[in-house]
Amino acid sequence: MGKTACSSEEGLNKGAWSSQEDQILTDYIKTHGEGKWRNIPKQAGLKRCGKSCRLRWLNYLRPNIKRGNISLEEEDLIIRLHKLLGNRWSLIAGRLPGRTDNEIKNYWNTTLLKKIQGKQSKLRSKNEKTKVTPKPHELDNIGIISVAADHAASEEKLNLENKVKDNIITNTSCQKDNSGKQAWNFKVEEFLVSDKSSDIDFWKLCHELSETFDSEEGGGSSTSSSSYGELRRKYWPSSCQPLLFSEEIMLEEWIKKDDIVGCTHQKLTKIDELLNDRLNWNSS
DNA sequence: AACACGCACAACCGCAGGTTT
DNA sequence: TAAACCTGCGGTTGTGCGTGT
Repeated sequence: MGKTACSSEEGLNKGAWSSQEDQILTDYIKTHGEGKWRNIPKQAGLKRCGKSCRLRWLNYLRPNIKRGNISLEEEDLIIRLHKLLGNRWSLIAGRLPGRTDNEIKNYWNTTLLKKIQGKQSKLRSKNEKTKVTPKPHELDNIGIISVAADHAASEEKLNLENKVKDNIITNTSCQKDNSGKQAWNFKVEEFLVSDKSSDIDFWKLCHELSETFDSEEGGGSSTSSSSYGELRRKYWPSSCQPLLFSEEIMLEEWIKKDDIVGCTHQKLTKIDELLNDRLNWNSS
Protein backbone atom coordinates (compact mmCIF):
# COMPACT_ATOMS: atom_id res chain seq x y z
CA MET A 1 0.00 0.00 0.00
CA GLY A 2 1.20 3.45 -0.82
CA LYS A 3 2.01 5.62 2.08
CA THR A 4 2.34 9.37 2.29
CA ALA A 5 5.28 10.15 4.50
CA CYS A 6 5.43 13.86 5.24
CA SER A 7 8.74 13.29 6.96
CA SER A 8 10.35 12.17 3.72
CA GLU A 9 9.46 15.36 1.87
CA GLU A 10 12.19 17.95 2.20
CA GLY A 11 11.77 21.72 2.53
CA LEU A 12 8.48 21.50 4.37
CA ASN A 13 7.60 23.43 7.51
CA LYS A 14 6.96 21.40 10.63
CA GLY A 15 5.63 22.18 14.07
CA ALA A 16 3.20 24.88 15.06
CA TRP A 17 1.28 26.69 12.35
CA SER A 18 1.69 30.45 12.00
CA SER A 19 -1.33 32.75 11.70
CA GLN A 20 -0.35 33.48 8.08
CA GLU A 21 -0.35 29.79 7.24
CA ASP A 22 -3.74 29.42 8.90
CA GLN A 23 -5.09 32.32 6.87
CA ILE A 24 -3.76 30.92 3.60
CA LEU A 25 -5.26 27.50 4.28
CA THR A 26 -8.61 28.93 5.41
CA ASP A 27 -8.87 31.20 2.38
CA TYR A 28 -7.98 28.37 0.04
CA ILE A 29 -10.53 25.94 1.49
CA LYS A 30 -13.25 28.59 1.58
CA THR A 31 -12.69 29.15 -2.13
CA HIS A 32 -12.01 25.61 -3.34
CA GLY A 33 -13.58 23.40 -0.67
CA GLU A 34 -12.18 20.46 1.27
CA GLY A 35 -10.58 17.37 -0.25
CA LYS A 36 -7.62 16.66 -2.53
CA TRP A 37 -5.40 17.40 0.46
CA ARG A 38 -2.25 16.35 -1.34
CA ASN A 39 -2.70 19.08 -3.92
CA ILE A 40 -3.60 21.85 -1.49
CA PRO A 41 -0.09 22.82 -0.34
CA LYS A 42 1.18 23.27 -3.88
CA GLN A 43 -1.89 25.10 -5.09
CA ALA A 44 -2.26 27.27 -1.99
CA GLY A 45 1.46 27.98 -1.72
CA LEU A 46 1.98 26.34 1.65
CA LYS A 47 5.17 24.59 2.70
CA ARG A 48 3.24 21.84 4.45
CA CYS A 49 2.29 18.31 3.52
CA GLY A 50 -1.30 17.49 2.65
CA LYS A 51 -1.85 15.48 5.78
CA SER A 52 -0.72 18.36 7.93
CA CYS A 53 -3.14 20.70 6.10
CA ARG A 54 -6.01 18.29 6.58
CA LEU A 55 -5.29 17.89 10.27
CA ARG A 56 -4.97 21.63 10.84
CA TRP A 57 -8.24 22.31 9.08
CA LEU A 58 -10.23 19.53 10.71
CA ASN A 59 -8.95 20.03 14.23
CA TYR A 60 -8.52 23.78 14.40
CA LEU A 61 -9.62 25.97 11.50
CA ARG A 62 -12.91 24.38 10.48
CA PRO A 63 -15.99 26.51 11.29
CA ASN A 64 -18.24 25.65 14.27
CA ILE A 65 -15.46 23.98 16.22
CA LYS A 66 -15.88 24.19 19.99
CA ARG A 67 -12.62 24.55 21.83
CA GLY A 68 -11.99 23.77 25.49
CA ASN A 69 -14.54 23.97 28.35
CA ILE A 70 -15.85 20.46 27.96
CA SER A 71 -19.08 20.43 29.95
CA LEU A 72 -20.06 17.83 32.52
CA GLU A 73 -22.72 16.54 30.13
CA GLU A 74 -20.14 16.14 27.38
CA GLU A 75 -17.75 14.48 29.79
CA ASP A 76 -20.43 12.05 30.86
CA LEU A 77 -21.25 11.26 27.24
CA ILE A 78 -17.59 10.67 26.41
CA ILE A 79 -17.28 8.22 29.29
CA ARG A 80 -20.43 6.35 28.25
CA LEU A 81 -19.41 6.20 24.61
CA HIS A 82 -15.90 5.11 25.49
CA LYS A 83 -17.38 2.32 27.57
CA LEU A 84 -19.26 1.17 24.49
CA LEU A 85 -16.75 1.89 21.76
CA GLY A 86 -13.30 1.89 23.28
CA ASN A 87 -10.70 4.14 21.67
CA ARG A 88 -12.74 4.83 18.55
CA TRP A 89 -12.31 8.55 18.89
CA SER A 90 -13.79 9.56 15.57
CA LEU A 91 -17.02 7.70 16.35
CA ILE A 92 -17.17 9.27 19.79
CA ALA A 93 -16.48 12.71 18.33
CA GLY A 94 -19.30 12.13 15.87
CA ARG A 95 -21.78 12.23 18.75
CA LEU A 96 -20.37 15.47 20.18
CA PRO A 97 -21.13 18.34 17.80
CA GLY A 98 -18.22 20.71 17.37
CA ARG A 99 -15.70 18.45 19.08
CA THR A 100 -12.87 16.75 17.23
CA ASP A 101 -11.50 13.27 17.69
CA ASN A 102 -8.12 14.72 18.59
CA GLU A 103 -9.57 16.92 21.32
CA ILE A 104 -11.56 14.08 22.82
CA LYS A 105 -8.56 11.77 22.66
CA ASN A 106 -6.39 14.35 24.40
CA TYR A 107 -9.07 15.06 26.99
CA TRP A 108 -9.46 11.37 27.66
CA ASN A 109 -5.74 10.73 28.00
CA THR A 110 -4.99 13.75 30.14
CA THR A 111 -8.10 14.16 32.27
CA LEU A 112 -10.72 11.44 32.13
CA LEU A 113 -8.38 8.47 32.33
CA LYS A 114 -7.04 9.71 35.63
CA LYS A 115 -10.52 10.34 37.01
CA ILE A 116 -11.68 6.88 35.99
CA GLN A 117 -8.54 5.14 37.21
CA GLY A 118 -8.99 6.93 40.51
CA LYS A 119 -12.57 5.68 40.78
CA GLN A 120 -11.58 2.15 39.76
CA SER A 121 -8.77 1.89 42.29
CA LYS A 122 -11.20 3.03 44.99
CA LEU A 123 -13.69 0.40 43.81
CA ARG A 124 -10.98 -2.27 43.70
CA SER A 125 -9.85 -1.61 47.23
CA LYS A 126 -13.47 -1.62 48.36
CA ASN A 127 -14.08 -4.96 46.59
CA GLU A 128 -10.93 -6.43 48.05
CA LYS A 129 -12.13 -5.54 51.51
CA THR A 130 -15.64 -6.93 50.95
CA LYS A 131 -14.48 -9.79 48.69
CA VAL A 132 -16.88 -8.81 45.88
CA THR A 133 -16.09 -10.29 42.45
CA PRO A 134 -17.23 -8.48 39.30
CA LYS A 135 -20.20 -10.02 37.49
CA PRO A 136 -19.33 -11.63 34.13
CA HIS A 137 -21.35 -9.17 32.06
CA GLU A 138 -19.38 -6.28 33.51
CA LEU A 139 -16.25 -7.67 31.88
CA ASP A 140 -17.59 -8.80 28.51
CA ASN A 141 -17.59 -6.96 25.22
CA ILE A 142 -20.82 -6.22 23.50
CA GLY A 143 -22.16 -8.97 21.27
CA ILE A 144 -24.21 -9.03 18.15
CA ILE A 145 -27.97 -8.95 18.15
CA SER A 146 -29.93 -10.63 15.40
CA VAL A 147 -33.26 -9.75 13.93
CA ALA A 148 -34.91 -12.62 12.14
CA ALA A 149 -37.80 -13.05 9.77
CA ASP A 150 -39.50 -16.39 10.01
CA HIS A 151 -41.13 -16.95 6.64
CA ALA A 152 -43.83 -19.05 8.23
CA ALA A 153 -44.82 -16.14 10.42
CA SER A 154 -47.87 -14.00 10.00
CA GLU A 155 -47.96 -11.34 7.31
CA GLU A 156 -48.40 -8.64 9.92
CA LYS A 157 -45.28 -9.78 11.76
CA LEU A 158 -43.30 -9.99 8.53
CA ASN A 159 -44.28 -6.48 7.52
CA LEU A 160 -43.20 -5.14 10.88
CA GLU A 161 -39.94 -7.05 10.75
CA ASN A 162 -39.16 -5.68 7.32
CA LYS A 163 -39.92 -2.16 8.48
CA VAL A 164 -37.56 -2.58 11.41
CA LYS A 165 -34.88 -4.25 9.32
CA ASP A 166 -35.00 -1.41 6.78
CA ASN A 167 -34.58 1.09 9.56
CA ILE A 168 -31.87 -0.45 11.68
CA ILE A 169 -28.61 0.51 10.11
CA THR A 170 -27.21 0.52 6.61
CA ASN A 171 -24.36 -1.92 7.02
CA THR A 172 -26.28 -4.91 8.32
CA SER A 173 -25.19 -8.29 7.08
CA CYS A 174 -27.96 -10.65 6.02
CA GLN A 175 -27.75 -14.41 6.41
CA LYS A 176 -30.22 -16.94 5.06
CA ASP A 177 -30.41 -20.60 6.04
CA ASN A 178 -31.82 -23.56 4.07
CA SER A 179 -35.33 -23.06 5.39
CA GLY A 180 -35.39 -19.51 4.08
CA LYS A 181 -35.05 -17.92 7.50
CA GLN A 182 -33.14 -14.66 7.43
CA ALA A 183 -31.15 -12.85 10.07
CA TRP A 184 -29.81 -9.33 9.98
CA ASN A 185 -26.82 -8.89 12.19
CA PHE A 186 -25.57 -5.57 13.37
CA LYS A 187 -23.28 -4.39 16.08
CA VAL A 188 -25.08 -2.84 18.99
CA GLU A 189 -22.47 -0.18 19.54
CA GLU A 190 -22.65 0.95 15.93
CA PHE A 191 -26.40 1.10 16.13
CA LEU A 192 -26.37 3.07 19.35
CA VAL A 193 -24.13 5.77 17.93
CA SER A 194 -26.15 6.02 14.73
CA ASP A 195 -28.85 8.64 14.32
CA LYS A 196 -31.42 5.88 14.35
CA SER A 197 -30.80 5.12 18.03
CA SER A 198 -32.46 8.40 18.99
CA ASP A 199 -35.39 7.93 16.63
CA ILE A 200 -38.46 7.46 18.81
CA ASP A 201 -40.55 6.05 15.95
CA PHE A 202 -38.02 3.29 15.45
CA TRP A 203 -38.31 2.23 19.08
CA LYS A 204 -42.09 2.32 18.87
CA LEU A 205 -41.85 0.00 15.89
CA CYS A 206 -39.60 -2.36 17.84
CA HIS A 207 -42.03 -2.33 20.73
CA GLU A 208 -44.95 -3.08 18.41
CA LEU A 209 -43.14 -6.04 16.88
CA SER A 210 -42.11 -7.32 20.27
CA GLU A 211 -45.76 -7.34 21.30
CA THR A 212 -46.68 -9.41 18.27
CA PHE A 213 -44.00 -11.92 19.31
CA ASP A 214 -45.45 -12.05 22.79
CA SER A 215 -48.99 -12.58 21.56
CA GLU A 216 -47.85 -15.41 19.27
CA GLU A 217 -45.98 -17.03 22.16
CA GLY A 218 -49.19 -16.88 24.21
CA GLY A 219 -50.96 -18.77 21.43
CA GLY A 220 -48.75 -21.78 22.09
CA SER A 221 -45.86 -21.87 19.68
CA SER A 222 -42.77 -24.04 19.95
CA THR A 223 -41.33 -25.00 23.31
CA SER A 224 -38.11 -23.18 22.61
CA SER A 225 -39.93 -19.93 21.88
CA SER A 226 -41.93 -20.04 25.05
CA SER A 227 -38.77 -20.86 27.01
CA TYR A 228 -37.19 -17.83 25.52
CA GLY A 229 -40.28 -15.77 26.17
CA GLU A 230 -40.13 -16.69 29.82
CA LEU A 231 -36.47 -15.82 29.99
CA ARG A 232 -37.03 -12.53 28.27
CA ARG A 233 -39.92 -11.60 30.55
CA LYS A 234 -37.86 -12.62 33.53
CA TYR A 235 -34.82 -10.58 32.67
CA TRP A 236 -36.19 -7.71 30.67
CA PRO A 237 -37.00 -4.71 32.86
CA SER A 238 -40.41 -3.26 32.15
CA SER A 239 -38.93 0.25 32.10
CA CYS A 240 -37.01 -0.52 28.88
CA GLN A 241 -38.17 -0.50 25.33
CA PRO A 242 -37.13 -3.88 23.94
CA LEU A 243 -34.59 -4.12 21.20
CA LEU A 244 -35.53 -6.77 18.73
CA PHE A 245 -33.97 -10.11 18.23
CA SER A 246 -35.47 -13.41 17.28
CA GLU A 247 -36.07 -16.12 19.81
CA GLU A 248 -35.31 -18.78 17.22
CA ILE A 249 -31.90 -17.42 16.35
CA MET A 250 -30.93 -16.75 19.93
CA LEU A 251 -32.01 -20.16 21.11
CA GLU A 252 -30.36 -21.95 18.20
CA GLU A 253 -27.16 -20.25 19.18
CA TRP A 254 -27.42 -20.55 22.91
CA ILE A 255 -29.38 -23.73 23.58
CA LYS A 256 -26.31 -25.72 22.53
CA LYS A 257 -24.62 -24.39 25.61
CA ASP A 258 -25.15 -26.13 28.94
CA ASP A 259 -25.90 -23.04 30.95
CA ILE A 260 -28.54 -21.41 28.77
CA VAL A 261 -30.04 -19.39 31.59
CA GLY A 262 -26.66 -18.03 32.62
CA CYS A 263 -25.69 -17.27 29.04
CA THR A 264 -28.97 -15.61 28.19
CA HIS A 265 -29.00 -13.66 31.39
CA GLN A 266 -25.50 -12.41 30.71
CA LYS A 267 -26.37 -11.18 27.23
CA LEU A 268 -29.68 -9.70 28.24
CA THR A 269 -28.09 -7.90 31.13
CA LYS A 270 -25.55 -6.34 28.78
CA ILE A 271 -28.29 -5.29 26.38
CA ASP A 272 -30.24 -3.95 29.30
CA GLU A 273 -27.27 -1.83 30.33
CA LEU A 274 -26.97 -0.43 26.83
CA LEU A 275 -30.63 0.40 26.65
CA ASN A 276 -30.63 2.00 30.06
CA ASP A 277 -27.74 4.14 28.92
CA ARG A 278 -29.66 5.09 25.80
CA LEU A 279 -32.76 5.96 27.79
CA ASN A 280 -30.71 8.02 30.18
CA TRP A 281 -29.24 9.98 27.28
CA ASN A 282 -32.70 10.68 25.93
CA SER A 283 -34.01 11.83 29.29
CA SER A 284 -31.00 14.02 30.14
C1' DA B 1 15.54 34.36 39.54
C1' DA B 2 16.43 29.92 37.86
C1' DC B 3 15.48 25.42 37.36
C1' DA B 4 12.75 21.10 37.34
C1' DC B 5 8.63 19.01 36.71
C1' DG B 6 4.04 17.96 35.15
C1' DC B 7 0.21 18.96 32.34
C1' DA B 8 -2.42 20.05 28.23
C1' DC B 9 -2.79 19.97 23.64
C1' DA B 10 -1.20 20.61 18.85
C1' DA B 11 1.07 18.14 15.57
C1' DC B 12 3.38 14.17 13.69
C1' DC B 13 3.85 9.34 12.28
C1' DG B 14 2.75 4.88 10.66
C1' DC B 15 -0.69 1.99 9.30
C1' DA B 16 -5.01 0.23 7.26
C1' DG B 17 -8.44 0.32 4.12
C1' DG B 18 -10.83 2.37 0.29
C1' DT B 19 -10.47 4.29 -4.39
C1' DT B 20 -8.42 5.13 -8.73
C1' DT B 21 -5.60 4.01 -12.57
C1' DT C 1 -6.17 -7.76 -11.07
C1' DA C 2 -2.64 -5.36 -9.03
C1' DA C 3 -0.15 -1.39 -8.08
C1' DA C 4 -0.36 3.34 -6.89
C1' DC C 5 -2.57 6.74 -4.59
C1' DC C 6 -5.51 9.03 -1.08
C1' DT C 7 -7.78 9.56 3.20
C1' DG C 8 -8.75 8.78 7.88
C1' DC C 9 -7.61 6.86 12.23
C1' DG C 10 -5.29 6.07 16.61
C1' DG C 11 -0.93 6.09 19.05
C1' DT C 12 2.82 8.87 20.17
C1' DT C 13 5.80 12.81 20.50
C1' DG C 14 7.10 17.64 20.98
C1' DT C 15 6.43 21.97 22.93
C1' DG C 16 4.73 25.77 25.54
C1' DC C 17 2.98 27.11 29.85
C1' DG C 18 2.03 27.08 34.74
C1' DT C 19 3.49 25.77 39.25
C1' DG C 20 6.44 24.32 42.91
C1' DT C 21 10.99 24.33 44.98
